[in-house]
Amino acid sequence: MDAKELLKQHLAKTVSLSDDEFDYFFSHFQPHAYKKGQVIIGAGDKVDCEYFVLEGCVKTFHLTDDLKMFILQFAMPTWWASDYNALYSGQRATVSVDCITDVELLCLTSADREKLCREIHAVEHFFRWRTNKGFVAAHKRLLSLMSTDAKHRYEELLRQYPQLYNFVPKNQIAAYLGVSRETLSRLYHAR
Amino acid sequence: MDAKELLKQHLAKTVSLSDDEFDYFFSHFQPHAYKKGQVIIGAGDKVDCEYFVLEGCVKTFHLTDDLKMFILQFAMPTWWASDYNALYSGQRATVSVDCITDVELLCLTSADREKLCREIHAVEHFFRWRTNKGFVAAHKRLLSLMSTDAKHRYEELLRQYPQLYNFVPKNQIAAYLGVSRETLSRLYHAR
DNA sequence: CGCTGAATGTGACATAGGTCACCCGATGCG
DNA sequence: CGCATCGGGTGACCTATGTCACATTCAGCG
Repeated sequence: MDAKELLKQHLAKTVSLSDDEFDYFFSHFQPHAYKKGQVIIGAGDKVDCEYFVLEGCVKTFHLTDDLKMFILQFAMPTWWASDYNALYSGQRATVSVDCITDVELLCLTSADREKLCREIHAVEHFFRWRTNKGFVAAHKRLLSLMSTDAKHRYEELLRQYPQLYNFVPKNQIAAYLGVSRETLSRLYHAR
Repeated sequence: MDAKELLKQHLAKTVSLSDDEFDYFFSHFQPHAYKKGQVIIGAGDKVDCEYFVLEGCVKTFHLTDDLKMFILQFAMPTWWASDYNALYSGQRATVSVDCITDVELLCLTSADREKLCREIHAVEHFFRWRTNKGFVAAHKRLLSLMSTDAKHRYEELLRQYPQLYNFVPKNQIAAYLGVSRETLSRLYHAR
């Protein structure tokens, strides 16, 4: 499926746009391709885009001062990624985005997003619901982090994204679960 | 300040509505008063409202099967609270809301929220931004939970909400930080 | 081929935090 | 008044997980 069709079907799950409206909407997106390992947003960058993943997988993560990595999200096709704090507040990035595999994505500037939201009510509706879902998902993850142990979270992750295990290095899975690489290794070798 | 003025000023931080529009918007809210300890949303309830806090403090929390409590949010005046997962998905509540103090709030049904969002573009814009902020805050908290220890999170909380310490029982502060009551006690008595 | 550097497994040990048991003091209520 | 209840503090001990050190495997590459 090409980029345009993928985005169109993604929108159609939440709102219905006329073909003209969608064409106009789509015209604001810039396609980009990245290689595995490339950095899309690095710590300290000015952030003015968000990204819609077409192909491959990116991760959004934070590096602490002592260089420990914590992963907020793995973004697969039809997922969105950016440092939303930086994007909305204008501050410099504290959350980075890079490529776990070769990646194709569409880039939308924040200015264009706001323009489209102003011009097309249905677009604003779409972005409201997208963020709603993210908000609910983040709260679920907060509860999961607080209330269950690493093993449980690990099984949860496997259930939700079995594919991840094929291509995401284990140290990154660990950084998503909030445990050390060693602990993760012990978990799924049934200690 | 009365309810209407408080909500009006809250909206005005994000969007500008005409007086007529705001009056119409406001007419969909139901005022309610609750006593300290009262339950607004209980586990298993059908959820069709969200709440705008005018006075007092509510908490949103989850109880695990073995009755451990984990607090997602303390909502003070001008904050919103509900079980957003249940509200958006139509499922039964897994997140409860109850009153830490006597509380006054405004209640908005999900049906009315969606109606208002359809009818007034600026209202949809407002709710998009409200959720944006919540989404970013949730991600910050995720990182804080994953990357820092209980003492650090405790100090963070104190900095952000010094008032909380005056009236929220310590076991609930602990349930917010994701540690046991005993550990919290040891933390701020410098162990 | 053999070298190098990821990614991964695993043992030994350290430690944050949980759990349990018990205490105290304030508050409310029959 | 006397008792129960609740919030809170603290000691003893337990456990999950982090940390460090080292071994192994495998892919890419000169």
